[in-house]
Amino acid sequence: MRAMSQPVGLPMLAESDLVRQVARRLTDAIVQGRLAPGAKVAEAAVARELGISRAPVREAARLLESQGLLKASPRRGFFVRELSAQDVDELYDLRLCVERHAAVEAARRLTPAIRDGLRRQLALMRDLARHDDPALIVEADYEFHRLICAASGNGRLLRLFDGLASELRIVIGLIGRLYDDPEEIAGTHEPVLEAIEAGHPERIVAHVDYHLGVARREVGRLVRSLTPAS
Amino acid sequence: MRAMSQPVGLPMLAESDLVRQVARRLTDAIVQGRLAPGAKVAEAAVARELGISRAPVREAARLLESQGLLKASPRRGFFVRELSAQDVDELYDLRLCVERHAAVEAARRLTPAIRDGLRRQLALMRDLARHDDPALIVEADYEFHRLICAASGNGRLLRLFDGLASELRIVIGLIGRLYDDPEEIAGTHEPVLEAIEAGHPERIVAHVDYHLGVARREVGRLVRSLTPAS
DNA sequence: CAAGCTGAAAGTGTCGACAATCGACGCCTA
DNA sequence: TAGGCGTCGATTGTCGACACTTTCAGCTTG
Repeated sequence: MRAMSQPVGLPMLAESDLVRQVARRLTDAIVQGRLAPGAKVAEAAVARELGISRAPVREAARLLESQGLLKASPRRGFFVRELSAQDVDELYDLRLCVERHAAVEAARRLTPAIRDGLRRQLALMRDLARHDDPALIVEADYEFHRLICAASGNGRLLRLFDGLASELRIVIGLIGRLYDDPEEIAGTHEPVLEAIEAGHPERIVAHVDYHLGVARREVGRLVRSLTPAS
Repeated sequence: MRAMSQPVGLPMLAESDLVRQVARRLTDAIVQGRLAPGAKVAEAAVARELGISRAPVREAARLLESQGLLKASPRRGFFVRELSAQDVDELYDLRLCVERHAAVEAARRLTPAIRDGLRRQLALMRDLARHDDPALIVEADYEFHRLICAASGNGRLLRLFDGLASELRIVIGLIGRLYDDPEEIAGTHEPVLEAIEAGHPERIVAHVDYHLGVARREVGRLVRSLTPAS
C-alpha cells in the first residue's frame, strides 16, 4: 500500500496525468537547449515519440504557451519562443520588481530553517563554481533565487518567478553556460544573503539590484551574440 | 481595399478558434459573478450548452486555470477558484510591485496620446461615479490601471496585471460593487495621474501605494464579509 | 436511527478519426 | 528563365467513443 498523501505545500509532483508529464518533458527539452528557439513542436510527432495520443500533448503545449515557453500560431502549430533583447529587458524589469519585494519580505519572515537553506544553497553554488559545471551552476543559481521567493510566503510570487525564470532559460539553455566567471556571480549572491540576514531593506534592495544588473548584462550580451542583427 | 496589416504590437484578438471564445465566455461568467467561487465547471455541461465538443472546453478551462480563475482537481474536474483573505493579500502585494514600476515607467515614456488617454479614462470614471453604476465603475477603474501598465511599454507586465485583475474580479464580481463611495475612489486616482504627469518617481510611488492601500482594504473587507469564519 | 455498503449514473482522461486549412512542390505561361 | 498558379501532402481543429474513477442515492445492518 502506498503512503498517504502528505498535505505539504510542495508543488505536488504527482505527475499522475499525462499532461503534466508531457509538459515537464517539453520544458526540460527547451531549457536544456535540445529544442532551439523557433523550432516547431508538432503535436503528432511528440505524441508518436511518447507513444500517446495528441490530446495530452496539445494541452501540455497550451500550458507551456501560457508560461511563455511556446508560442501558438493558429492553424500552424506551436513553436519554441524566440527571445529578443527587448524580451530579456522586460523579463529582468519584472524580476527586479518581484525579487526586490521577495527579498525584503523574506528578511521580515526569516526563520532559522530558511536561513540555513539559503546558506546551504550559497555554499553549494560556491562549490559548483570551483568545479565549473556550467549547467549545474545555472540550476543552483536559479534555486537560490527561488528559495528567496519561496521565503516571501507569497505563493503567487513564487509561481510568477518560476515563469520568468523558465522564459529566461530558453536562451540560457542554448549555450548551457551563463557566466564567464562563475566565482564572480557567487560573489554577488553573497551580499544579498548577508543583507537579508541583517534585515536592512535598503541594503537588500541595493544588493538585489546590483546582482540582477550584472545578470541582466550577461544575458543581454548572450542574446545579442545570438542575434547579431535584429 | 483594406489597409495593409499594421505590425503594431497589439494583442491580435483574432478569436477565430473556439478555445478563445469559450475562455472568454467562462471568464465573463466568472467576473460577472454568474459562476460563484467553488462552483463546479463541468466540461460536458459547458460543451452541451455551447453546442460544441468537450475538447475546446477542456483547453479553455486549462487556460483559465493557468490564469488562476479555475482550479483543477484531478479526476474531479474544474472549479471556480475561491479566494481567501491571504489570496487577496498576495494579489495586492504583487499589484503594488507591478504597478509602482509601471507608473514610474509610464511617466518616463509619457507621450501626449497616452496622457490624453489616461485623462479621458479618469474623466469617464468621475462621470460614472456620479451616475453610480457599480459594475461600470469597476470596469473603468480596471481600465485606468491597465492603461498605466500598457504605458509602461512592458508587454509581460501588462499580461501579468491582467491576470492579477482577473483573479481579483472573482470576488469583486460577486457583489458587483466595490466601493461604498465611488467619488472617493476617483479622488484617489487623480493624484496618481498628476504625479505621473509631473514625473516625480517618489510622488508616483507614494500615490500608487496610497491608492492601492485603500483598494486593498476595501477588497479585504469584502472578502471577510463573504467568509465570516475561515 | 445512524453508519457502512452497493449499485448505478455522471463525469473525466484518453484515444482514434475526419474535415478544414496551410505550406510546398511542381507545372504552366509569358 | 522567372514568376504566378494549381494541386498534393502534412498538420491542426474538432468531434464522438470508450474505460475508469468519483459521486450519490437507496438499501442493508448493527
